[in-house]
Amino acid sequence: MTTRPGPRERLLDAARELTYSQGVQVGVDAILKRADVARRSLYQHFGGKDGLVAEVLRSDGGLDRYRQVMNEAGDDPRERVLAVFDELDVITSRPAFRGCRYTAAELALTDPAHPAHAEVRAFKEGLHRLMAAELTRHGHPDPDAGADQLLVLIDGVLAHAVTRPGARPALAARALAEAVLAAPK
Amino acid sequence: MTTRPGPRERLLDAARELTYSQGVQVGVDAILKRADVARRSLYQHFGGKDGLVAEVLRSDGGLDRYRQVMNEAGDDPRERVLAVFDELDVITSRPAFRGCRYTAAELALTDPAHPAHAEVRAFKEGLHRLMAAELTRHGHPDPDAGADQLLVLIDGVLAHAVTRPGARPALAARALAEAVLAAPK
DNA sequence: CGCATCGTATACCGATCGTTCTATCTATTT
DNA sequence: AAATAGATAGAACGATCGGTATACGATGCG
Repeated sequence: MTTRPGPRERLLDAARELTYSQGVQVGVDAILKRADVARRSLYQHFGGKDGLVAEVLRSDGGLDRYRQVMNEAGDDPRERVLAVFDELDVITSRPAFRGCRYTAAELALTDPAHPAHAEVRAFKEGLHRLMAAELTRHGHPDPDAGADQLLVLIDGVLAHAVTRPGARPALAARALAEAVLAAPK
Repeated sequence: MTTRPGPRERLLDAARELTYSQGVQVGVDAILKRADVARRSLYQHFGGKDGLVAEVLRSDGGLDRYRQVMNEAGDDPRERVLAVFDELDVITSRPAFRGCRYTAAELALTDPAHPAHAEVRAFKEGLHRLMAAELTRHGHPDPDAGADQLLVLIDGVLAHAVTRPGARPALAARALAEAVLAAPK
């Protein structure tokens, strides 16, 4: 018999689900109800809603998922990068898809002092490093600029898929990713 | 001496500014105060906040701005398309830049029944037609797919610029737009 | 045992949300 | 001049917001 996770984990899980499906503007009451946790525990563990939201982003493990997709694609940097876009096509085709959690948070949170902004930035920079590393191994002449292009493609797919579900933007982006990979060595 | 615009125009202007700088979650009170308009006028003209937000998107004239940028670039489809990305570099470099108004609205409004969603979709499809028309004139083998790629690039630039201001994503995307235009004829 | 810690449950706070209402004023129209 | 429509000002509505306070139960450790 498995023991129930503690309030902290339950809060993180509930907040992760609800802030994605309902946006970061979900009420704390909804999160508390979903987590089946006392109101006080939220403020005890995270100091408030802002802290909880930031921790959701920090502990989301988005970078690990990118790493895993690439690792399953083998060793060739080219295949590893293209695998990301194949996976994006799967993700954006799911009915529950609601866009990139980080971009959505960045746009929804007006206050520049919100702790979530730092997590968004950290994620995007980590992703940039991830892609630049692949391009370096691939022999790309300017891995930094190439990674910028890949990030634009990724963000574009995730943003565009929200508004035009039938467009399969990941497939369109995949062809452009091949252009990035085809840069003269 | 110029006469002051009516309450309807003042409401639209105020809502346009505030929903962009503060997000669609701005309070009605803030909009009313900025527009210097009676509370009742809002519900008289737009039926409620949802109607006002939807009308802001509908009357925003975003497509006209794209058209204008392309017209100023001359007749050559290639120059016209690339001019869009040059303009995006300018827009995303402005301090007041806060992302794409339509994408932000789409992500922030959870309720699928919100009237704003239809306006977002109409805008994106209009933009798609705009780009496909240029590619057709340019002799692109698959204008529809090419337009998909351009839209991914545009959405990617607008989304990415919010999180990594120094990255100049429009320049990265411009190079990829050239790849779209270089498709075999 | 005795005590502290953690979690729960619930009541409550002031503030703000979108919306409806009444009342008054002004401009145009008949 | 009278009537009508549109706009203004402001109170008030119930609901919900994030956050705090109080009281009680369970658990762990000395």
